[in-house]
Amino acid sequence: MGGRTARAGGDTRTRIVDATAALLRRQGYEGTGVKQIARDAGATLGSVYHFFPEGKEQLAAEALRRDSEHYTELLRDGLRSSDDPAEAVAACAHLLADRLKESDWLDGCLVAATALEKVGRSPVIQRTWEESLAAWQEQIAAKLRTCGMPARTAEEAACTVLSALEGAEVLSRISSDDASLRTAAVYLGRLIVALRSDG
Amino acid sequence: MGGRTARAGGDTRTRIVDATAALLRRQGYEGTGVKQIARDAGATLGSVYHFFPEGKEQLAAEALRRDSEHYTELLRDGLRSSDDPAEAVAACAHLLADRLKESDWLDGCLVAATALEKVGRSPVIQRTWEESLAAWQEQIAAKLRTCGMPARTAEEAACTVLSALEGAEVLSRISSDDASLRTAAVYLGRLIVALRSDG
DNA sequence: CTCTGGATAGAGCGGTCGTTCTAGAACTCT
DNA sequence: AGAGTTCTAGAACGACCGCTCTATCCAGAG
Repeated sequence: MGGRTARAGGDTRTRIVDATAALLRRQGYEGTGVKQIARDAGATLGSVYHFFPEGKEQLAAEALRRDSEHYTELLRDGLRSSDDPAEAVAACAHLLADRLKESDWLDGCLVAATALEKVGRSPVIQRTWEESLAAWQEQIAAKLRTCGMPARTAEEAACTVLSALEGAEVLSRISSDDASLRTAAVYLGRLIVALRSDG
Repeated sequence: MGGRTARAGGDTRTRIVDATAALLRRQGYEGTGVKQIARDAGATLGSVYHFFPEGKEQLAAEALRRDSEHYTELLRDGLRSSDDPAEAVAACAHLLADRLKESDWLDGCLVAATALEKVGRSPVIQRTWEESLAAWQEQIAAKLRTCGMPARTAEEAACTVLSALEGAEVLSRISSDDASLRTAAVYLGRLIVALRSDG
């Protein structure tokens, strides 16, 4: 058998992390088995534990970091799409809706998918969640500050925007309907407009 | 009829549903075992499958229905606390924050906790999610209409409020900090005020 | 009393879980 | 060429999974 000459899709380690991320997104932490990860990645159990000696938690933590970058890029693209922060935030919601719809409501945010079953029982993973959320919130807050919103207000509004985006994604997945995310786009936009006009 | 020996806490069937709800909230669907449910409920596996012959999914569906009622009551209490819809919605967020904090960030919304791992793979449970969300949204929308908000706007704003509450709860659980929910209280209030003033 | 049927009790089924372990293949360095 | 390292390969382990099954218990009906 072929040995280590990296199969299609990059080196083994990368394929394992990618497969982990994809599976965790769709079926959560407890619902995903290490053997299934190996199978999907086209690797063997031996390889998995060779690259990730700390096991499933390390695997999940790395997948979370990788996925976090994807969302950071999505937010960056959405936020850049308009000079108006209200429109920019709405664009982010629409990008999330597009992505979710394309995957038949399967691929949601990895943070949300893993958080609710592992919260409080894995310090390693906990840190990756917090880092991801902090980065995303700061991205949004920075955009809000560009229209002169006070730093404190921008930070808090960004927190609420993030909450609404995460929640709307959950609602959209449950009902197999992008309405929640599209609606959030509109009303978060209105919220930002309102905050701008009365400081 | 009726399990006659009924230990402390009501009849066996009720205890099983309660234990299921409590465990699902804390560790999700896949992370919760039927034997653990039986143990926590002070029942035996035989009793569990006697009352819930369709197994774990039926168990989860019933727990979801029970939990949904609790949230409906919480929303009702919050919404009744003020004539001003903006203040009423904020009160709901604070009630959620209080409840979450009391349980050391463990007891969140059962819908969110189970949705992300079972979405698209259990029609029975899917229906309970949708019914819960629809009921909660309508509760909030009804309150918004009391200040003359158009029905369509009220419905959409209620959807966004619900998204933000669910999302803020997730964020609060992750960071073991009620700031997200308290912030959502303030900014959802501002959103409603803004919607009222420009229709 | 016996009979009945809901409820309780838990051993046991086949299967999967995360993980460990040994063996060997492929490549580098000397 | 030989030694050493890295990576692949998958059998095997004990624990636990959801679920089935038989046996027993017990209140009320006759």
